[in-house]
Amino acid sequence: MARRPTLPFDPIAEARRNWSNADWGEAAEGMALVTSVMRAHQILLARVDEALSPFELTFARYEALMLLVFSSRGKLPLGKIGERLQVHPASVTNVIDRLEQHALVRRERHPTDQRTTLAAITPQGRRLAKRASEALNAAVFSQPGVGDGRVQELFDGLAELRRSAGDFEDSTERSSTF
Amino acid sequence: MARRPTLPFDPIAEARRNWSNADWGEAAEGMALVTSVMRAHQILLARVDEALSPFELTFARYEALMLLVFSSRGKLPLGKIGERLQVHPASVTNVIDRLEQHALVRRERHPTDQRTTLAAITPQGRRLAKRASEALNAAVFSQPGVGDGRVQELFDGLAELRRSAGDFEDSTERSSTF
DNA sequence: TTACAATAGTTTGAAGTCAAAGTAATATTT
DNA sequence: AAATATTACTTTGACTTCAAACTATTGTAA
Repeated sequence: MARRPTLPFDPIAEARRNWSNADWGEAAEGMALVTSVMRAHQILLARVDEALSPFELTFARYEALMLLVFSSRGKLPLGKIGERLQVHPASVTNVIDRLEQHALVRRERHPTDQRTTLAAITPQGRRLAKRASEALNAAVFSQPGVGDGRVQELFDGLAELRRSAGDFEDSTERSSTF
Repeated sequence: MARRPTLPFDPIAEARRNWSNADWGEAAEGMALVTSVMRAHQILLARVDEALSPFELTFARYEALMLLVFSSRGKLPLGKIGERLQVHPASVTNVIDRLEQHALVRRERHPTDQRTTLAAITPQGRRLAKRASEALNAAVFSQPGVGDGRVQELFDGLAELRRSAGDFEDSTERSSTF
């Protein structure tokens, strides 16, 4: 992520003012929120990828690995991976290709359905996932960039956004992303 | 964005439980927040790109255009665009290439510094930026997916995250992203 | 004045995203 | 049983991101 001089003002708050001055005041708050999420994503992705780079992993690959770590048998159909990570089938193909190239995952035939490809984590993949998780916990997850009080508040707010997008139906909690 | 059946539970809340059960409890909240931001970004980017697609724009191109709309002379050095949008110089080159291909922007020489390329918005670019903004206001910014009360709360929380990442120094507000 | 450092942007390569189209296999309908 | 629809994944192409290296220009130090 490109580094730059720290600005003395909040650029998104000022953009919100520009929006209001352009007679789009009603949408200004929403614009500022959307832009904030985009920027927060950029910041966190850069931090996560930096923490993962010693393991030659990216966040996309790491997420796929962790899905397999937490799966009961250490293997899942590619379609299920795409469903859980909410990415396009072509993206799953791409990520599993690369994990396979690094011997962290192996593709297997489905026992009864030849349309279906299973991704199975390897012992090496499991070990790397564990070490990468510990690095991520230390470098990012234990200090996500907001105070303790804010973490739950932000999570709840973003959960509302995810629910309204149809990610899930209720706050009763069962199975998992990973 | 791939559509999928709505889950009856919150996948990220469940991942947080997995994290706690794996003895990474201290980092579980941060992990859930980071993953929430990633997913919120995905949702919002898909909605924004869908609203922009009739104009043959993407969010990256749209942001660059709006930066020029709000600039005082309708033109900026590419380095300044990268600084404000907080993207890599190569990304700016790429986005300006495409805006140029669509005749929405023109590259110009700097009057006194031959290292510097200026991006100047065209009349056609201005018109499209306005129409695209109106479409975005209607489709996304006026209904970002959380209730009115939550918008400011989320904005404030994400501002804390951006500040801690060095985006800006204080909450006194001056100039702008765009 | 010259040599060196820094800046601005471009090019190349890698990574991951999605849309569309294609291939192969399975499920359903007739 | 055969035809048709659907599913699962892959391939291709477009888009955007960043890292590293490169080229050209300007600024600074000696």
